[in-house]
Amino acid sequence: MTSTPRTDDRGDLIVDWYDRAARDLPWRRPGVDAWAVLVSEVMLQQTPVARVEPVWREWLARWPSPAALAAASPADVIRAWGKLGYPRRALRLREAAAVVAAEHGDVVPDDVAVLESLPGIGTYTARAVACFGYGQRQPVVDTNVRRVVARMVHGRAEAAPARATDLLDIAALAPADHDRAVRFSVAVMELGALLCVAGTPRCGACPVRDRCAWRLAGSPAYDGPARKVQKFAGTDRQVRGRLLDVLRAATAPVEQDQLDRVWDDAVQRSRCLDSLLADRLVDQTPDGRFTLPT
DNA sequence: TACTCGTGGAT
DNA sequence: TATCCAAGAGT
Repeated sequence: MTSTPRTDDRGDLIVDWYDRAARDLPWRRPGVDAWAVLVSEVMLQQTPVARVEPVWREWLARWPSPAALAAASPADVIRAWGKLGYPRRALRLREAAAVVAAEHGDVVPDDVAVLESLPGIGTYTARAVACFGYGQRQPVVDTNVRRVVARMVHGRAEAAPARATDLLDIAALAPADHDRAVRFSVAVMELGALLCVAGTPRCGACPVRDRCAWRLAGSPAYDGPARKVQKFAGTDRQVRGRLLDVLRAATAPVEQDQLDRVWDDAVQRSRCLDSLLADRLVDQTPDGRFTLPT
């Protein structure tokens, strides 16, 4: 006997869970404008919430509009970025702010395609700004969402690499109601961040634990190809970090030999300094010393 | 597509 | 102590 398929209400269960369990993060509070949301999203790219919070507050107090940030020097922006990591994000955010100030009347665009055209704003961040900053119904897919969908929908233990169909997967689960659909986008991320985590998921507290394809399949272990672990010790990233650390702390241009002390391998050291110069994270004075770009 | 790009807390 | 991994983007 066939029956009319009941619409999938897992989206509503996740939104209800979010309403009672979500963290009180400053960029989610009422009255936070799209610029503040944009800054938070760029800072949160690959960087944990706990480290972003204090820096985000400082940035918004210091540069409350795109034009304000665009007027700052790269050196000030790099220093204010502190130790969030991946400092190229700070330069791109400043560049994006300059485009917004010059071409969009200092108002953060609300169109996903326009947002995606800005430096440092990709598929995820563009939709996050449109959804969280402007209240649009938009599918928003980050690593948390891919993991939740992999388990809840596809019955797999781990997230697959990002693909275009991710947006369709998650859009299909969103509640019909507009306001709830908007909240759903952040709610799935929160579920992945708090319960459906990469390590040991807390399925006992999950609002869809009885409707999760992965659990229903017996929580099978990951059986895909071995994922390559990201090394850090000894990499160019570590060397670049050390070089930049010296320049962030310096109050005046530093000599070459001061940079030479941070790493023994001269070939690698030179390569990294060159790459920092190419990235415009470091500048050289006419007399051959090194500084953050002024 | 696969790789690169920081940092530091959690496990 | 070593490994994992965190609201991605650019090339």
